[in-house]
Amino acid sequence: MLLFQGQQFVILPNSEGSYLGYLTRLIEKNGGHLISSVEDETGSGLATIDSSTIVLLNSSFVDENFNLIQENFLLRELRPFNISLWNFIKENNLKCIDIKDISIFIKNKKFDLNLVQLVNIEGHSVFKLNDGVTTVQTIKSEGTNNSSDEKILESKSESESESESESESESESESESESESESESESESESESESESESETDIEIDVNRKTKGNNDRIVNPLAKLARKYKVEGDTFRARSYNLAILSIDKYTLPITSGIQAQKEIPNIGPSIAKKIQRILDTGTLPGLEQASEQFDSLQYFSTCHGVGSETAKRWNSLKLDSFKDVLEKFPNEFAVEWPILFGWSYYEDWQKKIPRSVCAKYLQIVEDELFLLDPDFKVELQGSFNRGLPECGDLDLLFYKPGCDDLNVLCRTIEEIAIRLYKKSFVKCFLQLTEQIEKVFGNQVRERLAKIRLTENKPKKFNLAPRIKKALLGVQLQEPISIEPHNEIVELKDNDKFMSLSNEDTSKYDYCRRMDFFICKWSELGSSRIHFTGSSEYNRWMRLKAIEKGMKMTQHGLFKDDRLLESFNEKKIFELLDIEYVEPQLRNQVNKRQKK
DNA sequence: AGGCAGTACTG
DNA sequence: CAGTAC
DNA sequence: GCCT
Repeated sequence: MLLFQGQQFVILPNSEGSYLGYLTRLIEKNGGHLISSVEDETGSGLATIDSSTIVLLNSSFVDENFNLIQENFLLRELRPFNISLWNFIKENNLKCIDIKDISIFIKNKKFDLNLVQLVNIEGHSVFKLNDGVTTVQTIKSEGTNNSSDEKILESKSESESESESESESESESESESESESESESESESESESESESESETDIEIDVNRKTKGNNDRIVNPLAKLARKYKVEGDTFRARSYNLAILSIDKYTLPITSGIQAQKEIPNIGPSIAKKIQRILDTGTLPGLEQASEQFDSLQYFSTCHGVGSETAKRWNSLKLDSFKDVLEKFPNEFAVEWPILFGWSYYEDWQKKIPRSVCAKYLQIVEDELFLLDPDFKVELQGSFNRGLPECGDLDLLFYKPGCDDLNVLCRTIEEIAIRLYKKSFVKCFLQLTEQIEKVFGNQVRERLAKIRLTENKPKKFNLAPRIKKALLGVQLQEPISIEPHNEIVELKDNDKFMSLSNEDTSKYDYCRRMDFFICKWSELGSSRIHFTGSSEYNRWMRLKAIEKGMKMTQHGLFKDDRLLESFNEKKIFELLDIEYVEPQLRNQVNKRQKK
């Protein structure tokens, strides 16, 4: 007998999305039957629904007290023909549960509604269709969460009036990063030296640059497009633009026509060539100037750690325009994904570049602590620092112990180091919880939840990872900043500032920084160093080489047919791939593809 | 037309 | 599995 | 988006 045999479900507002799709399959695999709702425009959902059908509500619409929230938004996501479905559910008082509770049944191998809490949808309105426009009539207001409904409506108008504070963060700056590197002394003289680089996943070099050459007129609009596609989640297209930009930068001659560019420069195809010609003719691209309202919104949200393109798009499509707005309408977004709260709190600090000269101080602190714990352990800076960039987006630390391949030892060590440094107020936050971390840091998380009033009557237990192979942290030096980074950042909107923990007293503290602890087995030191040194573009290029040779390369080693070829010796890996070994400083730039 | 780097964690 | 991050 |  299957778990859900004979039981009928309906998912609201829809079953789109990955997790829901996953749960859907899970339910069906276990014998449950799902009524198609939005997928089915014929309204057959209504025809087959009955009073024993169980309603699975998307978690976004359920608060911590198991009350339905944001019914008006639920409604917005339901297509018109499903309004009657919803009304049927309410009129017949169908049992509603939070869809994520499905996993509870699965875990317990038992389908028993007593295991979960039913969601209360009482006290909400009934909807009518008027000329295709949906209206909401509040029938009664009692019960625990009705006040929040009203608040929502108020806050909505309030937030709509809110202006977009920042527009387009056009950071004109220049990038020259490779070749020379060691200069810790900023080359202030020439404009600036911001390098956006790799904190952004697939932007290999900064896209906000202004090249010295006369080709920057072309590059800037293309970079804008790259960012646009990136926040929209079209990573491959965004990457194409970035690769094209890199290639243009390498091209020393002036570009005089789109045709010429396509013919002479790799990574430029018909589409970009056409755009280049357009830029040459008119100085800009159509649709770049105006259509940026959506871009601003997507960028605003996805600049926050933990918010990606999909979440940003969802929030944007719900007409939310600040985190506070999201909070008031969908508090669960933050309760479930609490790390976002810290992304929000350090929104501005975490965008600020770390001057190269300061990085060593951060390393020293960790090193000292590590020595006390286990003098045999090693830690080294990887990432953009290792590649010699004058400014780093974050600090990547690789821990290992000569001769030690024991993952448990390695995991426990970084966990312990991070905890000790938390007690010393160097580590300000964790973005992941284990049992031990929760002991020292749990209250801090609860404080943040309380700050947004999500803890009121809820103890809240967190998911704890059994162990961590990497620690994602926020850290802060207790000393004044020595050098102010000059990269532009997206500012937090006034509405959202109440959550900010970003540094306001630069005479006392440095900014809060993102620091990552990684571990590697001693036997995998070489491949790990390659991996964590990056850049990500360089890794991709290298791994492509491996593919071409019928091999596979990861941070754990170079493989052929699942057999390990090499993982310890860095140079050996280059050799096996038939790539000339280059120092990290030269891995900022992709060894370009061949000319066409 | 299909690939585009590969791994880890979470809901 | 999809989303996010590394 | 571009490349093969």
